[in-house]
Amino acid sequence: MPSHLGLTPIDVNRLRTVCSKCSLRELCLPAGLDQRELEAVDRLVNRRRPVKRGDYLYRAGSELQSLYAIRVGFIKSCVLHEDGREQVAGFHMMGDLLGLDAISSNRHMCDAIALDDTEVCEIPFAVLEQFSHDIPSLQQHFHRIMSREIVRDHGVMLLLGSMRAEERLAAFLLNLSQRFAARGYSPSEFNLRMTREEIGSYLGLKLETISRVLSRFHDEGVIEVRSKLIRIVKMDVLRGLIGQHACQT
Amino acid sequence: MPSHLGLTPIDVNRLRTVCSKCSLRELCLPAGLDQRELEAVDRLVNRRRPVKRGDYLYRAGSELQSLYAIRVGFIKSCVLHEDGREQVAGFHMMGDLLGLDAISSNRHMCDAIALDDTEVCEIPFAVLEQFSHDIPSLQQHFHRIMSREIVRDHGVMLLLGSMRAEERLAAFLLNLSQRFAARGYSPSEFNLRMTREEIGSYLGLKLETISRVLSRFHDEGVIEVRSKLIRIVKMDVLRGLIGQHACQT
DNA sequence: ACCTCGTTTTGATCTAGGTCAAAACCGGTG
DNA sequence: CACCGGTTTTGACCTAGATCAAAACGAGGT
Repeated sequence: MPSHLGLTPIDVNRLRTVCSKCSLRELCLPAGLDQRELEAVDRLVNRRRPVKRGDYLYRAGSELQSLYAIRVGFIKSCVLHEDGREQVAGFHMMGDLLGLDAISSNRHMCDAIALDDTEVCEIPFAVLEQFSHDIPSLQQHFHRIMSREIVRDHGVMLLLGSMRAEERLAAFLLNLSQRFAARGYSPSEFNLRMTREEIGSYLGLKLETISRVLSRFHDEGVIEVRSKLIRIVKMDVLRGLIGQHACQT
Repeated sequence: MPSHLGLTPIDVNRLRTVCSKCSLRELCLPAGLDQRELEAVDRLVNRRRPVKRGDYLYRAGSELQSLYAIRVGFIKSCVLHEDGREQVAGFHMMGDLLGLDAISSNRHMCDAIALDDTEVCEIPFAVLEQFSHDIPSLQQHFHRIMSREIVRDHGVMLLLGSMRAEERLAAFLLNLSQRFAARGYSPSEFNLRMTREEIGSYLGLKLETISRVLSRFHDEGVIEVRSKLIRIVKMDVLRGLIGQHACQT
Protein backbone atom coordinates (compact mmCIF):
# COMPACT_ATOMS: atom_id res chain seq x y z
CA MET A 1 0.00 0.00 0.00
CA PRO A 2 2.39 2.67 -1.21
CA SER A 3 1.80 6.32 -0.53
CA HIS A 4 3.47 9.15 -2.33
CA LEU A 5 2.76 11.29 0.69
CA GLY A 6 5.08 9.20 2.73
CA LEU A 7 2.72 7.18 4.87
CA THR A 8 4.44 4.26 6.41
CA PRO A 9 2.45 1.11 7.08
CA ILE A 10 2.60 2.06 10.72
CA ASP A 11 1.00 5.43 10.08
CA VAL A 12 -1.72 3.73 8.15
CA ASN A 13 -2.37 1.34 10.96
CA ARG A 14 -2.65 4.11 13.46
CA LEU A 15 -5.07 5.93 11.26
CA ARG A 16 -7.13 2.87 10.68
CA THR A 17 -7.47 2.67 14.41
CA VAL A 18 -8.55 6.28 14.62
CA CYS A 19 -11.08 5.81 11.91
CA SER A 20 -12.60 2.64 13.13
CA LYS A 21 -12.89 3.82 16.69
CA CYS A 22 -14.52 7.11 16.01
CA SER A 23 -16.48 8.65 13.21
CA LEU A 24 -14.78 11.36 11.27
CA ARG A 25 -16.98 13.67 13.26
CA GLU A 26 -14.47 13.06 15.96
CA LEU A 27 -11.42 12.80 13.80
CA CYS A 28 -10.09 15.75 15.72
CA LEU A 29 -10.73 14.21 19.06
CA PRO A 30 -9.66 10.63 18.66
CA ALA A 31 -10.71 8.66 21.68
CA GLY A 32 -9.18 5.37 22.71
CA LEU A 33 -5.71 6.12 21.45
CA ASP A 34 -2.68 6.36 23.62
CA GLN A 35 -0.75 9.58 23.74
CA ARG A 36 2.00 8.45 21.39
CA GLU A 37 -0.36 7.21 18.71
CA LEU A 38 -2.27 10.40 18.97
CA GLU A 39 0.81 12.46 18.38
CA ALA A 40 1.75 10.47 15.33
CA VAL A 41 -1.65 11.04 13.83
CA ASP A 42 -1.62 14.64 14.90
CA ARG A 43 1.42 15.41 12.86
CA LEU A 44 -0.43 14.20 9.79
CA VAL A 45 -3.94 15.52 10.06
CA ASN A 46 -4.36 17.36 13.31
CA ARG A 47 -3.14 20.84 12.75
CA ARG A 48 -5.22 22.98 14.99
CA ARG A 49 -6.03 26.53 14.17
CA PRO A 50 -7.90 29.08 16.21
CA VAL A 51 -10.33 31.45 14.53
CA LYS A 52 -11.51 34.48 16.42
CA ARG A 53 -15.11 35.59 16.47
CA GLY A 54 -15.80 37.54 13.30
CA ASP A 55 -12.74 36.27 11.46
CA TYR A 56 -12.82 34.36 8.23
CA LEU A 57 -11.81 30.73 8.21
CA TYR A 58 -11.69 31.01 4.45
CA ARG A 59 -13.12 33.26 1.78
CA ALA A 60 -14.93 32.51 -1.43
CA GLY A 61 -12.43 32.36 -4.25
CA SER A 62 -9.48 31.28 -2.16
CA GLU A 63 -7.71 28.12 -3.08
CA LEU A 64 -8.62 24.84 -1.46
CA GLN A 65 -5.86 23.74 0.85
CA SER A 66 -7.64 21.98 3.62
CA LEU A 67 -10.98 20.88 4.89
CA TYR A 68 -11.75 21.95 8.42
CA ALA A 69 -13.37 20.05 11.22
CA ILE A 70 -14.74 22.23 13.96
CA ARG A 71 -13.31 21.31 17.30
CA VAL A 72 -15.08 23.92 19.31
CA GLY A 73 -17.04 27.01 18.35
CA PHE A 74 -19.50 28.06 15.71
CA ILE A 75 -19.11 28.97 12.07
CA LYS A 76 -21.49 30.21 9.42
CA SER A 77 -20.96 29.68 5.74
CA CYS A 78 -22.33 32.27 3.33
CA VAL A 79 -22.71 32.01 -0.36
CA LEU A 80 -22.57 35.35 -2.11
CA HIS A 81 -24.04 36.84 -5.18
CA GLU A 82 -22.00 39.27 -7.25
CA ASP A 83 -24.31 42.17 -6.34
CA GLY A 84 -23.45 41.84 -2.68
CA ARG A 85 -26.45 39.86 -1.60
CA GLU A 86 -25.46 37.04 0.66
CA GLN A 87 -27.22 33.97 1.87
CA VAL A 88 -26.23 32.03 4.93
CA ALA A 89 -25.93 28.47 3.68
CA GLY A 90 -25.37 26.83 7.01
CA PHE A 91 -24.43 27.06 10.64
CA HIS A 92 -21.73 24.66 11.69
CA MET A 93 -20.73 23.49 15.09
CA MET A 94 -18.42 21.09 16.87
CA GLY A 95 -17.66 18.06 14.77
CA ASP A 96 -18.91 19.43 11.47
CA LEU A 97 -16.67 19.25 8.45
CA LEU A 98 -16.32 22.39 6.33
CA GLY A 99 -15.03 23.18 2.89
CA LEU A 100 -16.61 20.40 0.85
CA ASP A 101 -17.88 22.91 -1.69
CA ALA A 102 -14.31 23.73 -2.66
CA ILE A 103 -13.47 20.31 -3.98
CA SER A 104 -15.29 20.77 -7.26
CA SER A 105 -13.17 23.63 -8.52
CA ASN A 106 -10.28 23.75 -6.09
CA ARG A 107 -11.58 27.09 -4.87
CA HIS A 108 -13.84 27.82 -1.98
CA MET A 109 -17.25 28.84 -3.19
CA CYS A 110 -18.40 30.48 -0.02
CA ASP A 111 -17.16 32.42 2.96
CA ALA A 112 -16.76 30.74 6.33
CA ILE A 113 -16.93 33.13 9.26
CA ALA A 114 -16.61 32.35 12.94
CA LEU A 115 -19.63 33.34 15.02
CA ASP A 116 -17.71 32.62 18.15
CA ASP A 117 -14.14 32.08 19.14
CA THR A 118 -13.55 28.82 17.39
CA GLU A 119 -10.92 26.18 16.96
CA VAL A 120 -10.82 24.03 13.89
CA CYS A 121 -8.54 21.26 12.87
CA GLU A 122 -7.09 21.63 9.47
CA ILE A 123 -7.11 18.57 7.26
CA PRO A 124 -4.99 19.10 4.15
CA PHE A 125 -7.21 17.81 1.40
CA ALA A 126 -4.45 16.07 -0.51
CA VAL A 127 -3.56 14.14 2.61
CA LEU A 128 -7.18 13.25 3.20
CA GLU A 129 -7.52 11.92 -0.32
CA GLN A 130 -4.40 9.86 0.11
CA PHE A 131 -5.53 8.51 3.44
CA SER A 132 -8.95 7.67 2.22
CA HIS A 133 -7.31 5.77 -0.57
CA ASP A 134 -5.21 3.80 1.87
CA ILE A 135 -8.05 3.23 4.33
CA PRO A 136 -11.28 2.10 2.70
CA SER A 137 -13.39 2.69 5.76
CA LEU A 138 -12.28 6.31 5.81
CA GLN A 139 -13.07 6.53 2.13
CA GLN A 140 -16.59 5.34 2.74
CA HIS A 141 -16.98 7.61 5.68
CA PHE A 142 -15.93 10.58 3.63
CA HIS A 143 -18.41 9.73 0.92
CA ARG A 144 -21.15 9.50 3.49
CA ILE A 145 -20.24 12.88 4.86
CA MET A 146 -20.45 14.51 1.46
CA SER A 147 -23.72 12.77 0.79
CA ARG A 148 -25.11 13.87 4.13
CA GLU A 149 -24.31 17.44 3.18
CA ILE A 150 -26.32 16.99 0.00
CA VAL A 151 -29.24 15.60 1.97
CA ARG A 152 -29.03 18.49 4.40
CA ASP A 153 -29.07 20.97 1.54
CA HIS A 154 -32.14 19.30 0.09
CA GLY A 155 -33.80 19.72 3.43
CA VAL A 156 -33.06 23.42 3.37
CA MET A 157 -34.43 23.65 -0.15
CA LEU A 158 -37.66 22.04 1.03
CA LEU A 159 -37.79 24.48 3.88
CA LEU A 160 -37.13 27.54 1.72
CA GLY A 161 -39.33 26.39 -1.09
CA SER A 162 -42.43 25.25 0.68
CA MET A 163 -42.67 26.23 4.31
CA ARG A 164 -44.24 29.23 5.94
CA ALA A 165 -42.32 31.41 8.38
CA GLU A 166 -43.53 29.63 11.52
CA GLU A 167 -42.63 26.23 10.19
CA ARG A 168 -39.21 27.38 9.08
CA LEU A 169 -38.38 28.71 12.48
CA ALA A 170 -39.76 25.64 14.22
CA ALA A 171 -37.67 23.43 11.97
CA PHE A 172 -34.63 25.59 12.63
CA LEU A 173 -34.99 25.42 16.40
CA LEU A 174 -35.62 21.69 16.36
CA ASN A 175 -32.61 21.15 14.17
CA LEU A 176 -30.38 23.09 16.54
CA SER A 177 -31.87 21.24 19.45
CA GLN A 178 -31.09 17.86 17.94
CA ARG A 179 -27.58 18.83 17.04
CA PHE A 180 -26.86 20.11 20.53
CA ALA A 181 -28.33 16.94 21.96
CA ALA A 182 -26.15 14.80 19.70
CA ARG A 183 -23.14 16.57 21.17
CA GLY A 184 -24.16 16.05 24.72
CA TYR A 185 -25.64 19.47 25.40
CA SER A 186 -29.15 20.22 26.50
CA PRO A 187 -31.66 19.86 23.68
CA SER A 188 -34.02 22.27 25.36
CA GLU A 189 -31.84 25.17 26.37
CA PHE A 190 -29.11 26.75 24.34
CA ASN A 191 -27.58 29.97 23.17
CA LEU A 192 -28.03 31.16 19.63
CA ARG A 193 -24.65 32.16 18.38
CA MET A 194 -26.07 34.02 15.40
CA THR A 195 -28.11 37.21 15.10
CA ARG A 196 -31.73 37.36 14.03
CA GLU A 197 -30.52 38.73 10.76
CA GLU A 198 -28.33 35.70 10.15
CA ILE A 199 -31.16 33.36 11.06
CA GLY A 200 -33.34 35.31 8.68
CA SER A 201 -30.84 35.01 5.89
CA TYR A 202 -30.60 31.29 6.42
CA LEU A 203 -34.36 30.86 6.49
CA GLY A 204 -35.16 33.27 3.69
CA LEU A 205 -36.92 35.71 6.00
CA LYS A 206 -36.26 39.20 7.35
CA LEU A 207 -34.95 39.78 10.83
CA GLU A 208 -38.18 41.45 11.91
CA THR A 209 -40.09 38.33 10.94
CA ILE A 210 -37.74 36.15 12.96
CA SER A 211 -38.22 38.39 15.92
CA ARG A 212 -41.99 38.43 15.56
CA VAL A 213 -42.34 34.68 15.20
CA LEU A 214 -40.05 34.14 18.15
CA SER A 215 -42.22 36.50 20.18
CA ARG A 216 -45.34 34.69 19.05
CA PHE A 217 -43.86 31.35 20.13
CA HIS A 218 -43.00 32.97 23.41
CA ASP A 219 -46.52 34.33 23.91
CA GLU A 220 -47.93 30.89 23.19
CA GLY A 221 -45.67 29.40 25.83
CA VAL A 222 -43.84 27.20 23.36
CA ILE A 223 -40.42 28.64 24.06
CA GLU A 224 -38.76 31.14 26.32
CA VAL A 225 -36.55 33.76 24.74
CA ARG A 226 -34.17 36.09 26.46
CA SER A 227 -32.28 37.69 23.63
CA LYS A 228 -29.95 34.92 22.49
CA LEU A 229 -30.89 32.36 25.09
CA ILE A 230 -33.58 29.92 23.99
CA ARG A 231 -35.44 27.45 26.11
CA ILE A 232 -37.79 25.08 24.39
CA VAL A 233 -40.73 24.52 26.68
CA LYS A 234 -43.08 22.53 24.46
CA MET A 235 -40.95 20.49 22.13
CA ASP A 236 -44.01 18.57 20.88
CA VAL A 237 -45.87 21.70 19.85
CA LEU A 238 -42.83 22.76 17.87
CA ARG A 239 -42.70 19.35 16.25
CA GLY A 240 -46.39 19.54 15.48
CA LEU A 241 -45.86 22.81 13.68
CA ILE A 242 -43.74 21.33 10.97
CA GLY A 243 -45.55 18.82 8.87
CA GLN A 244 -48.93 19.73 10.26
CA HIS A 245 -50.11 22.54 8.03
CA ALA A 246 -50.91 20.38 5.03
CA CYS A 247 -50.22 22.88 2.33
CA GLN A 248 -53.53 23.04 0.47
CA THR A 249 -53.43 21.90 -3.15
CA MET B 1 -3.54 -3.33 -6.98
CA PRO B 2 -5.83 -6.09 -5.74
CA SER B 3 -9.57 -5.91 -6.08
CA HIS B 4 -12.01 -8.09 -4.23
CA LEU B 5 -14.48 -7.42 -6.99
CA GLY B 6 -12.30 -9.28 -9.39
CA LEU B 7 -10.80 -6.49 -11.45
CA THR B 8 -7.83 -7.71 -13.38
CA PRO B 9 -4.99 -5.29 -14.13
CA ILE B 10 -6.29 -5.27 -17.67
CA ASP B 11 -9.76 -4.15 -16.60
CA VAL B 12 -8.18 -1.44 -14.55
CA ASN B 13 -6.17 -0.25 -17.49
CA ARG B 14 -9.20 -0.09 -19.68
CA LEU B 15 -11.05 1.86 -17.11
CA ARG B 16 -8.21 4.22 -16.59
CA THR B 17 -8.40 4.90 -20.28
CA VAL B 18 -12.11 5.55 -20.09
CA CYS B 19 -11.67 7.86 -17.19
CA SER B 20 -8.83 9.86 -18.54
CA LYS B 21 -10.37 10.29 -21.96
CA CYS B 22 -13.77 11.43 -20.82
CA SER B 23 -15.19 12.89 -17.68
CA LEU B 24 -17.55 10.76 -15.71
CA ARG B 25 -20.23 12.88 -17.25
CA GLU B 26 -19.65 10.68 -20.22
CA LEU B 27 -18.89 7.51 -18.37
CA CYS B 28 -21.82 6.02 -20.22
CA LEU B 29 -20.64 7.13 -23.59
CA PRO B 30 -16.95 6.43 -23.60
CA ALA B 31 -15.42 7.96 -26.68
CA GLY B 32 -12.11 6.93 -28.14
CA LEU B 33 -12.32 3.30 -27.14
CA ASP B 34 -12.40 0.45 -29.57
CA GLN B 35 -15.41 -1.80 -29.61
CA ARG B 36 -13.80 -4.60 -27.63
CA GLU B 37 -12.57 -2.35 -24.85
CA LEU B 38 -15.95 -0.79 -24.67
CA GLU B 39 -17.62 -4.13 -24.21
CA ALA B 40 -15.25 -5.09 -21.43
CA VAL B 41 -16.06 -1.91 -19.58
CA ASP B 42 -19.72 -2.26 -20.34
CA ARG B 43 -20.00 -5.53 -18.55
CA LEU B 44 -18.68 -3.87 -15.41
CA VAL B 45 -20.43 -0.55 -15.18
CA ASN B 46 -22.63 -0.03 -18.18
CA ARG B 47 -25.92 -1.61 -17.46
CA ARG B 48 -28.44 0.43 -19.31
CA ARG B 49 -31.96 0.80 -18.15
CA PRO B 50 -34.87 2.55 -19.82
CA VAL B 51 -37.30 4.57 -17.73
CA LYS B 52 -40.60 5.58 -19.27
CA ARG B 53 -42.02 9.03 -18.89
CA GLY B 54 -43.74 9.26 -15.55
CA ASP B 55 -42.02 6.21 -14.10
CA TYR B 56 -39.85 6.22 -11.03
CA LEU B 57 -36.15 5.61 -11.39
CA TYR B 58 -36.09 5.14 -7.64
CA ARG B 59 -38.20 6.11 -4.69
CA ALA B 60 -37.35 7.71 -1.40
CA GLY B 61 -36.69 5.02 1.15
CA SER B 62 -35.53 2.38 -1.27
CA GLU B 63 -32.14 0.86 -0.77
CA LEU B 64 -29.13 2.24 -2.56
CA GLN B 65 -27.98 -0.19 -5.19
CA SER B 66 -26.66 2.00 -7.92
CA LEU B 67 -26.01 5.51 -8.97
CA TYR B 68 -27.46 6.47 -12.31
CA ALA B 69 -25.99 8.50 -15.11
CA ILE B 70 -28.54 9.85 -17.53
CA ARG B 71 -27.78 8.80 -21.04
CA VAL B 72 -30.73 10.46 -22.65
CA GLY B 73 -33.90 11.99 -21.28
CA PHE B 74 -34.94 14.12 -18.36
CA ILE B 75 -35.47 13.34 -14.71
CA LYS B 76 -36.69 15.34 -11.74
CA SER B 77 -35.78 14.58 -8.19
CA CYS B 78 -38.27 15.46 -5.47
CA VAL B 79 -37.71 15.56 -1.79
CA LEU B 80 -40.86 14.93 0.20
CA HIS B 81 -42.20 15.99 3.52
CA GLU B 82 -44.24 13.55 5.58
CA ASP B 83 -47.40 15.63 5.12
CA GLY B 84 -47.32 15.12 1.38
CA ARG B 85 -45.73 18.36 0.42
CA GLU B 86 -43.05 17.87 -2.14
CA GLN B 87 -40.28 20.03 -3.43
CA VAL B 88 -38.54 19.49 -6.73
CA ALA B 89 -34.86 19.46 -5.79
CA GLY B 90 -33.48 19.35 -9.29
CA PHE B 91 -33.97 18.69 -12.96
CA HIS B 92 -31.42 16.34 -14.44
CA MET B 93 -30.46 15.76 -18.01
CA MET B 94 -28.02 13.86 -20.18
CA GLY B 95 -24.75 13.25 -18.40
CA ASP B 96 -25.94 14.08 -14.90
CA LEU B 97 -25.26 11.63 -12.12
CA LEU B 98 -28.15 10.77 -9.80
CA GLY B 99 -28.50 9.13 -6.44
CA LEU B 100 -25.71 10.82 -4.50
CA ASP B 101 -28.09 11.61 -1.67
CA ALA B 102 -28.47 7.90 -0.95
CA ILE B 103 -24.87 7.32 0.00
CA SER B 104 -25.20 8.81 3.45
CA SER B 105 -27.73 6.32 4.75
CA ASN B 106 -27.79 3.64 2.09
CA ARG B 107 -31.34 4.68 1.27
CA HIS B 108 -32.53 7.07 -1.34
CA MET B 109 -33.78 10.24 0.26
CA CYS B 110 -35.78 11.49 -2.65
CA ASP B 111 -37.86 10.29 -5.56
CA ALA B 112 -36.47 10.34 -9.07
CA ILE B 113 -39.12 10.50 -11.77
CA ALA B 114 -38.66 10.57 -15.53
CA LEU B 115 -40.11 13.64 -17.23
CA ASP B 116 -39.49 12.06 -20.58
CA ASP B 117 -38.70 8.65 -21.92
CA THR B 118 -35.26 8.27 -20.49
CA GLU B 119 -32.35 5.90 -20.53
CA VAL B 120 -29.93 5.76 -17.66
CA CYS B 121 -26.88 3.72 -17.07
CA GLU B 122 -26.79 1.97 -13.81
CA ILE B 123 -23.55 2.11 -11.86
CA PRO B 124 -23.58 -0.28 -8.92
CA PHE B 125 -22.29 1.81 -6.10
CA ALA B 126 -20.11 -0.90 -4.59
CA VAL B 127 -18.40 -1.31 -7.93
CA LEU B 128 -17.92 2.42 -8.26
CA GLU B 129 -16.31 2.60 -4.85
CA GLN B 130 -14.00 -0.25 -5.72
CA PHE B 131 -13.06 1.30 -9.03
CA SER B 132 -12.46 4.67 -7.57
CA HIS B 133 -10.16 3.01 -5.10
CA ASP B 134 -8.23 1.35 -7.89
CA ILE B 135 -8.15 4.42 -10.09
CA PRO B 136 -7.20 7.62 -8.28
CA SER B 137 -8.28 9.89 -11.09
CA LEU B 138 -11.76 8.42 -10.95
CA GLN B 139 -11.72 8.87 -7.21
CA GLN B 140 -10.95 12.54 -7.60
CA HIS B 141 -13.49 12.93 -10.29
CA PHE B 142 -16.15 11.40 -8.12
CA HIS B 143 -15.31 13.73 -5.26
CA ARG B 144 -15.58 16.67 -7.60
CA ILE B 145 -18.97 15.54 -8.77
CA MET B 146 -20.30 15.30 -5.24
CA SER B 147 -18.83 18.66 -4.42
CA ARG B 148 -20.36 20.19 -7.51
CA GLU B 149 -23.74 18.96 -6.36
CA ILE B 150 -23.20 20.73 -3.06
CA VAL B 151 -22.27 23.94 -4.86
CA ARG B 152 -25.34 23.62 -7.06
CA ASP B 153 -27.55 23.17 -4.02
CA HIS B 154 -26.04 26.26 -2.42
CA GLY B 155 -26.94 28.15 -5.56
CA VAL B 156 -30.52 27.01 -5.26
CA MET B 157 -30.57 28.06 -1.63
CA LEU B 158 -29.38 31.52 -2.63
CA LEU B 159 -32.08 31.64 -5.25
CA LEU B 160 -34.85 30.49 -2.92
CA GLY B 161 -33.66 32.55 -0.02
CA SER B 162 -32.99 35.89 -1.59
CA MET B 163 -34.30 36.34 -5.09
CA ARG B 164 -37.59 37.70 -6.30
CA ALA B 165 -39.80 35.77 -8.73
CA GLU B 166 -38.42 37.42 -11.88
CA GLU B 167 -34.84 36.77 -10.92
CA ARG B 168 -35.54 33.17 -10.04
CA LEU B 169 -37.10 32.50 -13.37
CA ALA B 170 -34.35 34.32 -15.23
CA ALA B 171 -31.75 32.29 -13.37
CA PHE B 172 -33.65 29.12 -14.13
CA LEU B 173 -33.86 29.81 -17.85
CA LEU B 174 -30.21 30.82 -18.07
CA ASN B 175 -29.19 27.69 -16.21
CA LEU B 176 -31.12 25.49 -18.59
CA SER B 177 -29.70 27.41 -21.51
CA GLN B 178 -26.12 26.85 -20.35
CA ARG B 179 -26.68 23.20 -19.70
CA PHE B 180 -28.19 22.64 -23.11
CA ALA B 181 -25.31 24.55 -24.66
CA ALA B 182 -22.77 22.42 -22.79
CA ARG B 183 -24.38 19.37 -24.37
CA GLY B 184 -24.29 20.74 -27.86
CA TYR B 185 -27.88 21.90 -28.12
CA SER B 186 -29.07 25.38 -28.83
CA PRO B 187 -28.69 27.67 -25.84
CA SER B 188 -31.45 29.92 -27.10
CA GLU B 189 -34.21 27.54 -28.05
CA PHE B 190 -35.34 24.50 -26.14
CA ASN B 191 -38.26 22.56 -24.87
CA LEU B 192 -39.16 22.57 -21.24
CA ARG B 193 -39.72 19.01 -20.20
CA MET B 194 -41.43 19.98 -16.97
CA THR B 195 -44.78 21.64 -16.23
CA ARG B 196 -45.18 25.13 -14.83
CA GLU B 197 -46.14 23.52 -11.57
CA GLU B 198 -42.85 21.62 -11.41
CA ILE B 199 -40.89 24.74 -12.24
CA GLY B 200 -42.83 26.49 -9.52
CA SER B 201 -42.03 23.82 -7.01
CA TYR B 202 -38.36 24.01 -7.86
CA LEU B 203 -38.31 27.80 -7.62
CA GLY B 204 -40.52 28.10 -4.57
CA LEU B 205 -43.34 29.79 -6.51
CA LYS B 206 -46.84 28.87 -7.61
CA LEU B 207 -47.59 27.81 -11.15
CA GLU B 208 -49.65 30.93 -11.78
CA THR B 209 -46.67 33.06 -10.90
CA ILE B 210 -44.47 31.12 -13.29
CA SER B 211 -47.00 31.62 -16.02
CA ARG B 212 -47.36 35.32 -15.32
CA VAL B 213 -43.65 36.03 -15.23
CA LEU B 214 -43.15 34.06 -18.40
CA SER B 215 -45.88 36.14 -20.03
CA ARG B 216 -44.28 39.32 -18.79
CA PHE B 217 -40.92 38.29 -20.25
CA HIS B 218 -42.75 37.55 -23.45
CA ASP B 219 -44.47 40.94 -23.53
CA GLU B 220 -41.13 42.63 -22.95
CA GLY B 221 -39.68 40.76 -25.90
CA VAL B 222 -37.10 38.98 -23.79
CA ILE B 223 -38.27 35.49 -24.67
CA GLU B 224 -40.79 33.77 -26.87
CA VAL B 225 -43.02 31.18 -25.31
CA ARG B 226 -45.26 28.73 -27.03
CA SER B 227 -46.42 26.44 -24.28
CA LYS B 228 -43.34 24.31 -23.57
CA LEU B 229 -41.13 25.76 -26.29
CA ILE B 230 -38.88 28.57 -25.15
CA ARG B 231 -36.80 30.85 -27.29
CA ILE B 232 -34.52 33.28 -25.54
CA VAL B 233 -34.44 36.45 -27.59
CA LYS B 234 -32.49 38.80 -25.34
CA MET B 235 -30.05 36.71 -23.38
CA ASP B 236 -28.33 39.82 -22.02
CA VAL B 237 -31.51 41.27 -20.57
CA LEU B 238 -32.10 37.98 -18.81
CA ARG B 239 -28.56 38.07 -17.49
CA GLY B 240 -29.03 41.62 -16.38
CA LEU B 241 -32.07 40.62 -14.38
CA ILE B 242 -30.16 38.43 -11.98
CA GLY B 243 -27.65 40.30 -9.94
CA GLN B 244 -29.01 43.67 -10.93
CA HIS B 245 -31.73 44.32 -8.39
CA ALA B 246 -29.44 45.05 -5.49
CA CYS B 247 -31.68 43.87 -2.73
CA GLN B 248 -32.14 46.99 -0.56
CA THR B 249 -30.83 46.69 3.01
C1' DA C 1 -62.92 15.61 -36.76
C1' DC C 2 -64.36 15.89 -32.12
C1' DC C 3 -63.92 14.88 -27.02
C1' DT C 4 -61.50 14.91 -22.92
C1' DC C 5 -58.33 15.75 -19.50
C1' DG C 6 -54.47 17.94 -18.04
C1' DT C 7 -52.09 22.11 -18.60
C1' DT C 8 -51.68 27.07 -19.20
C1' DT C 9 -53.21 31.83 -19.19
C1' DT C 10 -55.49 35.71 -17.27
C1' DG C 11 -58.21 38.34 -14.08
C1' DA C 12 -59.83 39.80 -9.33
C1' DT C 13 -58.87 39.64 -4.73
C1' DC C 14 -56.39 38.52 -0.37
C1' DT C 15 -52.55 37.99 2.84
C1' DA C 16 -48.03 36.63 4.75
C1' DG C 17 -44.29 38.68 5.16
C1' DG C 18 -41.56 42.79 3.78
C1' DT C 19 -40.57 47.70 4.61
C1' DC C 20 -40.01 51.76 7.31
C1' DA C 21 -39.59 53.86 11.63
C1' DA C 22 -38.90 54.31 16.40
C1' DA C 23 -38.22 52.77 20.79
C1' DA C 24 -36.11 49.43 24.03
C1' DC C 25 -32.46 46.53 25.20
C1' DC C 26 -27.74 44.91 25.93
C1' DG C 27 -22.86 44.24 26.33
C1' DG C 28 -18.66 46.54 26.14
C1' DT C 29 -15.53 50.46 27.23
C1' DG C 30 -13.58 54.60 29.12
C1' DC D 1 -21.54 54.54 36.17
C1' DA D 2 -22.83 56.51 31.81
C1' DC D 3 -22.27 56.27 27.10
C1' DC D 4 -22.32 54.00 22.69
C1' DG D 5 -23.12 51.03 18.75
C1' DG D 6 -25.18 47.11 17.55
C1' DT D 7 -28.89 44.26 18.20
C1' DT D 8 -33.87 43.23 19.13
C1' DT D 9 -38.71 44.31 19.64
C1' DT D 10 -42.96 46.36 18.26
C1' DG D 11 -46.13 49.03 15.52
C1' DA D 12 -48.24 50.86 11.11
C1' DC D 13 -48.42 50.22 6.53
C1' DC D 14 -47.47 48.20 1.81
C1' DT D 15 -46.57 44.88 -1.83
C1' DA D 16 -45.14 40.61 -4.20
C1' DG D 17 -46.92 36.70 -4.77
C1' DA D 18 -50.69 33.42 -3.27
C1' DT D 19 -55.36 32.09 -3.83
C1' DC D 20 -59.63 31.46 -6.19
C1' DA D 21 -62.04 31.17 -10.36
C1' DA D 22 -62.84 30.73 -15.11
C1' DA D 23 -61.67 30.61 -19.68
C1' DA D 24 -58.45 29.03 -23.41
C1' DC D 25 -55.31 25.81 -25.14
C1' DG D 26 -53.34 21.32 -26.88
C1' DA D 27 -52.06 16.57 -27.22
C1' DG D 28 -53.75 11.92 -27.28
C1' DG D 29 -57.60 8.79 -28.06
C1' DT D 30 -61.76 7.17 -30.66
